[in-house]
Amino acid sequence: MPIPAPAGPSVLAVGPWEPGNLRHQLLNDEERSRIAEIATVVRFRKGDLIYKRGDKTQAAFNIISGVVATYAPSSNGPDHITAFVYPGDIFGLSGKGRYTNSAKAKTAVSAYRLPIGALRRLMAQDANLDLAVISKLCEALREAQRHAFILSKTRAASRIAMFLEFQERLQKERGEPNSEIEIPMDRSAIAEYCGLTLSAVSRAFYELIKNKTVAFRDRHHLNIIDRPEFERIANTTK
Amino acid sequence: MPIPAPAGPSVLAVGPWEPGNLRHQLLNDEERSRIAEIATVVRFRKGDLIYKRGDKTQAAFNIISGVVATYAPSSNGPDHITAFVYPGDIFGLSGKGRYTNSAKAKTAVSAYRLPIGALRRLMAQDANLDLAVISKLCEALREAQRHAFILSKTRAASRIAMFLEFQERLQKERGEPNSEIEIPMDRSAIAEYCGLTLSAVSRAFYELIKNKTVAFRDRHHLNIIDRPEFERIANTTK
DNA sequence: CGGCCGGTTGAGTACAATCAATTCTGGTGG
DNA sequence: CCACCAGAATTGATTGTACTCAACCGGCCG
Repeated sequence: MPIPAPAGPSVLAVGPWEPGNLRHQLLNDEERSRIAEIATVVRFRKGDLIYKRGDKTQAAFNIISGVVATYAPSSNGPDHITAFVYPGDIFGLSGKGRYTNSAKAKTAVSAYRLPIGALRRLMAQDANLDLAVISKLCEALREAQRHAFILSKTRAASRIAMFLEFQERLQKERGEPNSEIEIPMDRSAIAEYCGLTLSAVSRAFYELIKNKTVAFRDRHHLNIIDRPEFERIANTTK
Repeated sequence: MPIPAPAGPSVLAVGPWEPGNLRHQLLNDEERSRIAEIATVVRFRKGDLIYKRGDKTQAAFNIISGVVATYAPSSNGPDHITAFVYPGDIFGLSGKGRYTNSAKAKTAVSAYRLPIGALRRLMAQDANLDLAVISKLCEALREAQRHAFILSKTRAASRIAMFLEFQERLQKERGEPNSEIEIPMDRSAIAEYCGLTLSAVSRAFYELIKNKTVAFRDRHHLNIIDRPEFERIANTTK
């Protein structure tokens, strides 16, 4: 159980100012219950489109379980995954009036649905919510910069290794002590996030397996066998 | 004159909630003058290191004129440019106690230097400053995502075209009606930002010039000649 | 003049994209 | 329980493009 039984909406972050490696709850119990009053629980199946870029913004979402991907439109070709969103995260807040991204469930997802009107009224009353928003924005910013960093690598194996490092760190922040890395999304989602083709992702994984750097238990679970080599690949210049 | 004569620190953003294409001042006159009281004006020469990752955080900066680049450390190889910072932007706020990025002047730069202690005291008093911070964070987030998008392209010419589009939009937001795009930084900075080698940048520019898509007046000024072709290249899938 | 810095050009190599099979997997219905 | 199916993932062969390393150019400054 990554997240304890939800006692209402849960906003987690490592916090931009306090150091430390664990995410903590940014809202106090009263705030959580007040938000809970305006929230409803919704469920999505794997693959469901939660909202589309350009749709009228009606609600933000706070994930209880599952993984969501946000997409930026490539004005021409297929969309591009900008972020994976996990339990304790918020999505759907960007922009005014219209969503600026699309969001799609990558696994089965349950989430709190927060109508923005009510949410804004709450925020106006509670200065602490500002801090929560700032914290989440800082976190999102760090992630976007890390994403850009992943994409700056040319070798596919480096991008994949960095991506795995990133997933591992997220798990640690969630407080899962497991040495095994879980990869909830499928290969094509990894490909979109890492700016690679499906084939390239597959070959990159094969490369890591071949030289005994990582070992898969199944398609969604792996262990790092040779940590130094793994780091070396992740940190390869270019 | 991109920015009117500074009457004190100036924080500009397009705003995450209000639509519109022009950046506006996020602080009122009283706030600006209060911040001005704690600020000193500093100048840097092109190439100066303003602060280094890991240094103790002593001050944030608000650019008056010039361009600064922020760098993320590539644990191994050379650093990587995460963002270009322009007049009206703030940098140096990230992290607590220590800078998480390095910052280097890409042109001659003048800036307000804001000691963080005094700045934090001001922020505690003024709720509107929170909003300013949130606005800037949203803007930084959008830029980081755009950056990731640029890096997701494989063709060098696409990356460069997107980068130029981005520079053009920044100019429009600053209210410069000029059809000519100005590129204040040098080729190697573009290379670092776009995740390319210097050679690849050079060849990509040559490609755009060769088929009459853009034309340079000099190394730092260009016009887009064939807009449809330019967009086509920028939006090339992959 | 000579050196340096920013930038361009050239030849060869490495690596990912592409397109096209082929295999693996998980789920469904008989 | 098994046969089947569709989607996910791997593999193969070829091509394109960016990297590497290196030589070269042009302006600027001492």
